[in-house]
Amino acid sequence: MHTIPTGKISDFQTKLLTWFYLHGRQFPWRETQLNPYQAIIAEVLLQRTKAETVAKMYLDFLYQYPDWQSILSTPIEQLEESFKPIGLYRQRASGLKRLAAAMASHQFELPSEQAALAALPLFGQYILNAITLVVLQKPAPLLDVNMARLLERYFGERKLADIRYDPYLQELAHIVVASPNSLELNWAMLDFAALICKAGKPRCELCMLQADCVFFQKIY
DNA sequence: CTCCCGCAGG
DNA sequence: CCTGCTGGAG
Repeated sequence: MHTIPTGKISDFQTKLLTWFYLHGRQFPWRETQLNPYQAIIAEVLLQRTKAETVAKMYLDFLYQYPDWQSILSTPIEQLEESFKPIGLYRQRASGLKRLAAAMASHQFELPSEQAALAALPLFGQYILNAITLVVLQKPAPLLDVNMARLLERYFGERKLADIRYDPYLQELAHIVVASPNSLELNWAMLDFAALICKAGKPRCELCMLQADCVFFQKIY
């Protein structure tokens, strides 16, 4: 990747954190320290689904399915019914079933090795980073389409179409969240991308980053 | 790269 | 009507 000035990154971090403490969103999965099961459920529910939509059923889902055993003992058809209101119900149900089975063979403990973690069902690029950040409490980027859009608008466009295989975006995201405030920085980027740096109609007039934003400089 | 899914918002 | 949403698997 081409070099990104250190000053531009620290300015980006500082402004986003300040914005987050004023305008960040509140969600039930952000309020308490989640155990691995709860964190995985949150990520499964959030895949390709608006956080506001998930917020309406997250606690109800955890109440009905409090642990891996409850997933194992529930017929797949019933699990699908629980997922139907938010879509992608067959993938979520089968994925969670397969992960629950894998967890059972690991005595319901998350593998400590990164490679073993990545080999688990459902553990793609995003969920692996999410668990590293939320459960293991180590810096890692929640690099979804929203964070990718924010990063490439501000720092410059990526080369590859798929964010999951773009080394420039991956490295940039890791650098930005390499901070003691990694969790808050991640949430700040997700919230800012969802509310201000939106996909369709970005609210550039409300943005405190426009002076150094590649996207803003290009269109204005 | 494509499909999966329903809902919210425009 | 159409677009986009804290992706993963085939």
